[in-house]
Amino acid sequence: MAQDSSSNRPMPQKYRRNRTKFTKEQLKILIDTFNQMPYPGYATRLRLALEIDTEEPRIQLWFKNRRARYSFQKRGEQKEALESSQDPGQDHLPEQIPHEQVRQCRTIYSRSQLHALIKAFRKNPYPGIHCREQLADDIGVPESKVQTWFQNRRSRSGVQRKKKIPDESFGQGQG
DNA sequence: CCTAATCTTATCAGGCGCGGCCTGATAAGCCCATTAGG
Repeated sequence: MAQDSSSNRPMPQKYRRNRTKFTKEQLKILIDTFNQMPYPGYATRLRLALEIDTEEPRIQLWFKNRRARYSFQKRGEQKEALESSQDPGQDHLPEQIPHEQVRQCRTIYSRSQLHALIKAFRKNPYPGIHCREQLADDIGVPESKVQTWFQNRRSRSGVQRKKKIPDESFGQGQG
C-alpha cells in the first residue's frame, strides 16, 4: 500500500540509478554497432537492448556518452585525413552519418497522468531514481519518460537548480 | 580511475487544427558539461 509519501526526506539514500556494468561481450556488440551507426534510431536501440539483455535507455545513454568521448578523440585523425586528400570537390563528406531519423513515438499523457506529474514536480523538481520509478509505476509509463518529462518541465519553467550564483540573490543578506 | 548517470540548453518534430502553439524526443556540452559509483 501507500507508504509515507508526503514526508520530508532530508536526503534520499540513493539519488542515482545503479551504475550499469556492461560485459565485454555486450561492449563488443555496442562498439561494433557504434562504428557502423553512431546514431541508432529507436527500433535499433530496442533491438540492441534485446540482444544484449538490457534496457533501451541504457543503450541510448551509452551511445550518447560514446559519441561525446569518441568525437573529440577522433578529431585529429579526421583532420589528417582531410589534408591528405586535397580535393576541391567534396567527394566523401563525413556527414553521411546514418541518422536513423526514427524517433520514439511521442507520448501522449492523459490528464490524470499529467496531474500526477505536475503534482510531483511541485513537490520536488529533482526526483531521484526511486521517486521517478515510483511515479512511473503509478502512472504506468517507463521511468525514462518520467525523466524526460522532468527535464523538459524544468527547462521550461525556470526552476533550474541554482548553480553557484555568488550573491545576486534577493535574500536579505546571508547571516 | 573510468565512465554511467545526471543536468542544462537548444532544436527537431508530432498532434492539433489551419498558422502556429504546446510539448515530447533527441543531441550536445568546447579547448570538449558535471557528478559520483563500483
